Amino acid sequence: MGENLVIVESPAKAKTIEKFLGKGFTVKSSFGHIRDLSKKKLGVDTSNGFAPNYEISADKKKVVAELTAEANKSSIVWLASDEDREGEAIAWHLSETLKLDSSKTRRIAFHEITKSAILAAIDSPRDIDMNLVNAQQARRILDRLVGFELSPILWKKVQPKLSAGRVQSVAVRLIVDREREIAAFKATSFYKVEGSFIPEKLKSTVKGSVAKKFSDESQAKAFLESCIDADFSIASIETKDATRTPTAPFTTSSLQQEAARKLGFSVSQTMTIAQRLYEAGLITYMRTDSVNLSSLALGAAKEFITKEYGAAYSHTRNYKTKTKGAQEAHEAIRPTYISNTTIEGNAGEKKLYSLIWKRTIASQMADAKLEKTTATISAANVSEPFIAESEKVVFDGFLKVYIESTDDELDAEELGLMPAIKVGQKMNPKVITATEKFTSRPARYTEASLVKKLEELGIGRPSTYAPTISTIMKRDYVIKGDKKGEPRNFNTFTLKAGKISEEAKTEIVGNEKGKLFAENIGIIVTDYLSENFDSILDYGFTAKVEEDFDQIACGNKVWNEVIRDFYTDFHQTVEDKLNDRTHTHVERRIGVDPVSGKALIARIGRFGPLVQKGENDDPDKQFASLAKGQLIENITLEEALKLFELPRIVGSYQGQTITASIGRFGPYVKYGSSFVSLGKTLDPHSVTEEEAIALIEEHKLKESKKHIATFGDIEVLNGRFGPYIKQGKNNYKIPKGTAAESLNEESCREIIEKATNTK
DNA sequence: CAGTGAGCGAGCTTCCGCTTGACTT
Repeated sequence: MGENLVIVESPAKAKTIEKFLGKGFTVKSSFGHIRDLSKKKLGVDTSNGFAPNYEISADKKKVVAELTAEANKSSIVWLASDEDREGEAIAWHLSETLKLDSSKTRRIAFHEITKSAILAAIDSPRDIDMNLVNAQQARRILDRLVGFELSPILWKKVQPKLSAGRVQSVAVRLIVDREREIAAFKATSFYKVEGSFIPEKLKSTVKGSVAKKFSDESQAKAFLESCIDADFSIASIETKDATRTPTAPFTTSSLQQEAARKLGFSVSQTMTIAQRLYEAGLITYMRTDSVNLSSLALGAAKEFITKEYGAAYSHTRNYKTKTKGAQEAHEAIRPTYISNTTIEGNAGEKKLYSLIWKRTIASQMADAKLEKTTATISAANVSEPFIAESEKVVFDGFLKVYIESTDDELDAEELGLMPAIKVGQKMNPKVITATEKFTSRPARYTEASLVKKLEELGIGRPSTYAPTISTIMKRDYVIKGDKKGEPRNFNTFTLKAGKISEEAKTEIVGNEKGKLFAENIGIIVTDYLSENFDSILDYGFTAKVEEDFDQIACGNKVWNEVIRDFYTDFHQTVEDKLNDRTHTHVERRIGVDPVSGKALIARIGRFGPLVQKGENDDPDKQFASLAKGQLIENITLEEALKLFELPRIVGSYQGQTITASIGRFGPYVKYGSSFVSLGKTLDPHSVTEEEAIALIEEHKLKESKKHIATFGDIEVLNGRFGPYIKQGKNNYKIPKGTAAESLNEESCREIIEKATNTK
């Protein structure tokens, strides 16, 4: 006895704190929550005040046993989980599960992991805040009730194994709504006029553009005509000072966005790499919604910047978190040691660390000072002036280390420098063009821009952004993919040497990479839920219940009354829907096959979305699966008919017919019983016999290389993850350090035996 | 693993948020 036990949530944190506290203190980790509602059952007694039934999670039994043993050995147990709703609940669950005596239990919290912060926390312990715990229980129970009552309705009404929830269903809705905005979008065209001018007595050119958009061809042409023989000159020059301020240091969400834009990382990639950096002690905690930096970090940044760039570049700033529902249990994401400009690690780790380092340093640097010059070029009888702009960096400030990226693909062009021009100076037009432009349709979400949107709506938490995205993809509600751009014609008029010429040009528009597309089942589920549970699909639903949770947290509302108010109506609707005996049959009649005269109908079948040729009672009706990216709600007759062209006979190879089609794993060619994937470049509708044969032979060559050795029933093969051993249907890993070529029958059998025994 | 779409029925699926490993053919 006499020992102190401190329990935190993360093992990496435990290690650091143990060093600060030294002798007499043991620091252990709970690895997050240790108890939860039953995994399979509802776990909430809805007829008895919504009493929750908690169970120790299977993977936490060991942790709980260890913590109990430690607690029994200690005279004081310090519950040091995070100081937010979830953290408070973890502390309470610990005190309940470990059966801690209140006289030997202390609740403490610190926002930064520094020795002084921890010692200060130890000096001012408090009791567990039951209001905050109850707010968490309300959150947990509401999510359980919504998830476990809505999902079974979908199993019955739409398809088994589907899921619905407060967060995921709204995330899907965002994507479905956007998909429909895109489908409904009609681009309108206008003309933009730009000109290059040569100032009199100078050699350089000045580029200017007309602010007004001309709504049609005749207006644009009329304007160009007015420019013929016009005497242009500088009407005014204005110079303005401007400043640019650095953005706040990273939160989980902004890190995910910038890592996607600058490094091309997916949301989950960013989190995995950040986790490794955190565990290596290189950065602070990566799941946070706070932009706050510790005083220690502020001091270190100031010292580093002053030493490295000079005092003029230092500007200590404290950022305030604006995000709805932010709980601020941690610091912003920053390097643990500001002076570590680079780290050891793999390429991804180095890049992500560097990004975090730059953003943190920049946030503590001075504003950039700019000088913006705007020159107006006009002429008599020309109705609109040309505006030329330039920008000069007078003092780079934070721009020395970091420039934030934007999602806007059509980012403003780089502004050049303005030559020495004066008011009244004659400007000779070199060329003036009127280009037809189009309004741009809404952009599909990327993983990162979806996270940004969810954060703005206050939906989801830093720890759930990445898992939410993988859930909605796993359910086939949405798919991450690319879309090829399509050609679009546009007109240009060019005024040069006093003559106007017209030219029709083509551009490729709508090319998209790594975007989230709505899938058929996502659309159907969203429509069903919006129709029957509109309040939950409402973008403001989370914000509304969060207000209630806040009221519970400050003691103004009672948690199970809040739940009851919600549940009574909700559950009634659930009951009504379960009993209404309808099944959602979403189908769309696309049109009629001009050859057979049969109807084409798109719907969901047992194996996914399909097109059916012929009515349901037609004994000769045919089926074809929809390709990835084709939607029931907007597939065209032409596209649908094309689906029935497959499988298509391409030719023959070694006396066997080659056919081409699209299967579960994409387009393929087949000869005999062998399949070869067509990859992304070849189309099964158009692949030629020569292409197919070339592919087949290439594939055969690869297959022959796949085989390393055979020992009786054992094979050594080259696989996706390198060489492995195969016996019958089972695969076995080759131990590290063993070369696949060096294996013989005996060593293979040893490996197999070892693997079988350890299972 | 490259097609499929009868009908019945037992048994299963599912939420959000807090945390790491274990494991991959």
